[in-house]
Formats: sequence, structure tokens, C-alpha cells
Amino acid sequence: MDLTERKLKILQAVIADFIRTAEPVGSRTISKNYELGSPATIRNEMSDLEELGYLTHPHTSSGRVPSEKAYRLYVNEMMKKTELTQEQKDAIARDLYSNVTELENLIERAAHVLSEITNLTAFAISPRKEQDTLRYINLLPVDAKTIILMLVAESGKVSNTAVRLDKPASEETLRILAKNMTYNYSGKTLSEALTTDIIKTFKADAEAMTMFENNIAPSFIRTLEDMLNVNLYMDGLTNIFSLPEYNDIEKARTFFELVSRKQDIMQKLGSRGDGVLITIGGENEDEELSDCSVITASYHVDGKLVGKLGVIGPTRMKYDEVTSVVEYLTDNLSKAFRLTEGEEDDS
Amino acid sequence: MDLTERKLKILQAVIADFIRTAEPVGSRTISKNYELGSPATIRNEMSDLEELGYLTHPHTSSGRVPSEKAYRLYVNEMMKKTELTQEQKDAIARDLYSNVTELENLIERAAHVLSEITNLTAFAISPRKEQDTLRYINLLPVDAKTIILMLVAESGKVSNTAVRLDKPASEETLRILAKNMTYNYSGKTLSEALTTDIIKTFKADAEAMTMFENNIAPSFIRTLEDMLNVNLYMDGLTNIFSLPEYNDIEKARTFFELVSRKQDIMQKLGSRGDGVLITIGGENEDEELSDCSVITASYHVDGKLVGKLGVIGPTRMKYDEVTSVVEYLTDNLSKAFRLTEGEEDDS
DNA sequence: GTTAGCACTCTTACCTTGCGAGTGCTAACT
DNA sequence: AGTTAGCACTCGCAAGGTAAGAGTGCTAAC
Repeated sequence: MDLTERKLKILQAVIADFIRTAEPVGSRTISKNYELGSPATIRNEMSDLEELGYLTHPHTSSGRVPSEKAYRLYVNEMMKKTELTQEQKDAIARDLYSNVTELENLIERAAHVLSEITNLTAFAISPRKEQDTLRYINLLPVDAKTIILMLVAESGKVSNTAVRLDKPASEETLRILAKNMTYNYSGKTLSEALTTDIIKTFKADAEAMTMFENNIAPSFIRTLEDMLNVNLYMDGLTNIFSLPEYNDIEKARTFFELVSRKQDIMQKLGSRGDGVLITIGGENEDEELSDCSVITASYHVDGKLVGKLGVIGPTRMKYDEVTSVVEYLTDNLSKAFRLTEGEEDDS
Repeated sequence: MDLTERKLKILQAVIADFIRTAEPVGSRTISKNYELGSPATIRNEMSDLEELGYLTHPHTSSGRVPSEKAYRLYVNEMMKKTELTQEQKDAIARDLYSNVTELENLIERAAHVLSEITNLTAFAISPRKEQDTLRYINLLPVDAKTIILMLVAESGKVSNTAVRLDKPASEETLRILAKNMTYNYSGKTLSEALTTDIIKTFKADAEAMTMFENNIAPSFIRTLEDMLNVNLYMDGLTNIFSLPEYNDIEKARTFFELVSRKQDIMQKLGSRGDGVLITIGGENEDEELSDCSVITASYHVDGKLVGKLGVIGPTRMKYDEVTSVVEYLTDNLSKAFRLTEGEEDDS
């Protein structure tokens, strides 16, 4: 059923007020602040909206509170994207790029900025590296029985470990090994490399094979896994203490227990779809998130690797504002990664 | 003034009871559970103990609570170190070493185990690397205008970054550069390296100098700082919600805000003395920690580098138990690091 | 020096009460 | 038919009052 224009306006007013104050909104308040008719009229309309499932009543005698259905309608139809002003954009960019040396660092920074602006709990996860391929493998002698295993990926990421050997290895052996490994692994994605067995390619050189098998392979696998690893950055956790909905110690506890299970969070958020995605309360598959809203957006590295950032907060959140910021930040990240992947500019 | 034996026993009883229950302890309770006389007698003694500053009174009509002075006395004189049983030790060791691949990982794991056992907020910080020296510097070509800068420290730690160059560099230039850098930096501590200027050593090779100055030096400095960096791992943050002293939302908030300033925490805890160190309430120089107790202990790497781990909790904590666990864990870490630094064992 | 007894204090839980905000309904108005 | 004023009613919340319980401090007897 289509809502009349006035019903829509009233609904919007209730939502706006409730998002601002966290208090149930009464008919008088709406009547005073908006030109939508007398309290009695508003009451009648509100009653209808309640019947339609857009508003609820905490108790008979208190004002109305928007339902999830209302938020959904708001997000889909009524919310006007608040384009950030140039000053806001500049301020964000300044914050984002200040103090940043490594790209990984930029991701962390994005979470920080996001939480500062939205006053919510923000997170950012680094790109999933499944698509990244190996370019280059190197073995460097350090001392007689220590070498360094070094993997260079197409994306530019470098990872290494010190490996201790059973017995000294000649430079020649190391050279052969590295050459063989590079030959066999380069061009393969990290995950493919994990499942590729190259032992058989050593038939010419028993010594190299033994060394690979006994000393290098374990470190190699570990390093690959490390490169694949996705990092989660969270910031603004304590912001929830400012929210009236978390004034209850049990609520706060539940929230903190949820977000401290980083593995879970990473999986839940990482598996969300691309683009800006808003899930409201019960729309979250996760029981534990059923009274939160989550807004995420994805950024891209090299057009393939995908990372995410977003916020977790109460269903009462400034959807418009948060959406704009999240979008602007992911745009910036994507741009930053494109710059360094390809040609560097001279700024 | 010396306390009589009975006063000591009563004090100990009050402390034990209060640590267990978090409730002010009355004279009847003590009288019933310990053979120390009638309630009235206990009351008189308690009154004396209060005058001496060992006990306080939340209100006229409630039981006694130990003062910080009492905890200090308890920790110094009365607490008997509870040696862990072999089973406990085994269980801890099993937990500690499960799932550990890298040493850095072991530190994180130690914080986890510590928080699980003590039900407090635990932390561990990786060793300060001030004493670590550079062994070896390498520059590896990746493609025409990308190289990898790689630093190897005496401790075995390896760190690297991809460096983009203004213009292509010949292998020869890179070789000269790497050789020169190694010659000038090896043997220097990381901090010394940061303050050493080697530009002048390039007088023979203008090209190498320019490249070092324009492209490599910034990355070099960044990488050094990264190697120096100490990591902080915290675990069991949500444990504080189980403590009655943090049932107040403001208390919880303050605590979380404190521990989320990781830089501060790192500095405060990192600068503590060696060995097992217990600071109680106001003994903490930090205002914000003035109603917490902190127990830390240090572990050693290679006899020089020092890392720390410990717990933060209310002044009412099981000092004996926590001390034992903290000690056992640092012993284990020191041992683990000794093993891998020197000769590997074959387990 | 130790203990029993007792008055007193203070906290806590519980109940009552009154107020304010807000609703729902009815009836009058446009 | 839609809108509005009026009014009784509901409910949550804060304030005040009371009773119970735990514990102390003091006095006097053992």
C-alpha cells in the first residue's frame, strides 16, 4: 500500500527526531516542529502508521519509535544522500593521509577517521589476497645455517621469514632452489601456491629437494598464509558508551564480546556484498547483530582485490551521513591503491 | 609499629574474604570462619587496624575493606607464593604453544592464556629492540623501477619494503649501494642507524648517492622505525564486565578508554622495571590507574632484549595466583626465545 | 583481655504517591 | 470526510517513606 504524502512526511519527521534524540517521539513534538497539522491529526496518522508496521509503541503512553521497516523505507526511498561539502572532504582527506607511510597503514587510518566522524564503531579490513599472484621468490644466505625466504607478490607485497637449516647450504644450492621455486610458483595465486607440490621437480638435485622438504616448505607455507591473511582494524569501540541504547551494562558487555571475536567479525563483514550495503537490525543474519545496523562499502585494489570498511551501530544511526562518509573513504582508498599500484604521481 | 599476630591473622582474613567476595567484611563473618575470637574481639582489633590505616569503612555501618597499605603488606609479607601444580603448568604450556608458528605469535598467545587464567585484562609487549643491531642490508631488483629494501638484524628479525625509484637503477648501482649501506650500518643498533648519516660516504658515486638520498633513505628510516617498534597485545578486555567494581557504566567506560590508547599503555607498561613488579592503586604514577593494580613481569631474548607481560585489574585481585602465572609465563617465553635464538632443539 | 548485649547508623529494597508525557476516543467544527 | 479540541486514561519515573538487615561502637560484666 502506498503511503499518503503526509504519512510519509510524518514518518520522516519521527525518524529524524528519533535519530537525533533517541527518545520516543510524541504527536505534539511533530505538530510543533513541522507544519503537518494538529497533534490530534498527527496522532491519527501515527496510529495508521503503526498499524502498517512503520512505528511501534514502547508502552501505551509513550511516543512512537520507528520500526526496522521504517528505517528500511527511509534508507531506500526517503534518504537524500548528503553530499559532503568540500571542506568536509578536505578535512577527511587531511586526516586520512596524515601520518601514513604504508598502505596497510592507510586502511587502519580509514577506520580511525570513520569512527571519529560518525561517533560509531568503525572497522576496515585489508583486501582479500586470494587473487594476488607470486612474482618472485628469493633465498638469501644470512649465515652458515640461516637463510631468508622472501616472497614478492604481483601486488608489490613482500613477505619473508628467517629459516634455520639442518646443515649449511651452498650458495649454489640456494640459487637452484630459488630458481626452481620461482619457475614453479610465479604467476600462481597465493592459494594455488599453497596446494601445489613441487617436490617432484627436484629429481635432478637430491640435496635441494631434501632441503626444500625439510626446512623450507614449512616456512614457505606459513609465509604464504601470512600473505593471504586479511587484517582487521577497529576503532571507536568506546564510542558506544555515549549511546543511550548501550547505557545498560549488559548491552555494552554483549557488544564488546561480539567485537572482540575478531575472527568472527572479519568473516561476517568480509563476506558482505560489494558496494555500499546497509543492513538494519534483524536484516543481519547474525542473531547478535539483530539490534544493530551495519553499513559497509568496499574498495578495490588493482580492480580485483577487495577490502571493506564500515561501521556498526544502533539501528538509530545517521544513515545519510554515514553512507556519504563511508563512500567517500572507500573512493579515496581505491584511488590511493591505484596510484601506488600503477604509476606513482609526484605529489 | 608491629602488628600482633592476631591482628595480622585478622587482616589476612579480611583481605582473603574481600578478594573473594568484593563485599565489605564484617566481624561476625571472620569470627565464624576463623578461630580468632568473638565478633566483639574482632571488632576491637579491626578498629585498631583501621586506626593504623590497614582497613577502611565505606560507611559507619558496613564491614571493613582493606586499604592499599593492607594489600601492600599482604603482597610483601603475608602472601605465600602458590607454586603452580604440574598439571596447571602443563595445561598452561599446552595452551601457550598450541597454534604457534612465529615467536611474535607466542607473545600474543601469552596474553591470551594469561587473561583466560586470571579472568583479568592481560597484555604482552614484544621486546624493545633498541639493542638489536643490523647485520645485513640488501637491495633486490623487482622490476625496472621497483626494488626491495631488506634489513636483517642480528636477532634474526627481517624487515623489508618495496621502494619505487624515480628512474631505473642498474644492478651495479644497487650492488654498490647495498654494499656501502651494509658496510656503514652493520653492527650499529637500530637507533644508532637512525641517526647516522652516510651520504658523505658516496663521494665516489654520485648516482648511488642521489638514489640513496631521494628514494631509499625515507624507506630505510621507515623500515628501521618499524623494526624498532614494539607491539602490544591485549586480551580479556571484556573480563572486566564480570567484576562488580566495574558494574558502573562510567567506570567501565573509563577503563576502556584507558586501554584503547595503546600508545600510552605501551609506554606506561614498557617503562616498568624488570622482574615481577606489583603496583597497587595509588602506587601507580598514573592517575587513571589509581584504582587498579598492575602486575608485570619481564622476559628476555638473548639476555638483552626485554619484553613484558602482565595484567591490569582491580586492587582486589588474587595477587598470589596472578604472580605465579605471570612468572611461569615469562619463564616460558624467555626459554622459548633462547631456544630459537641459539641452537634449535629437535622437538 | 575477652565477650555479651544493646542502641545506633546506614544501606537497600520495597511500596506509595504524584507528576508529566502521551495516547485514544468522542464530539464538534470546517 | 477530514481536522481539531477536549478529556479521561495509561504508564513510566522520580521522590518520599518505611521496614529489614547488616554491622558497628560502646558499656558492663566475665
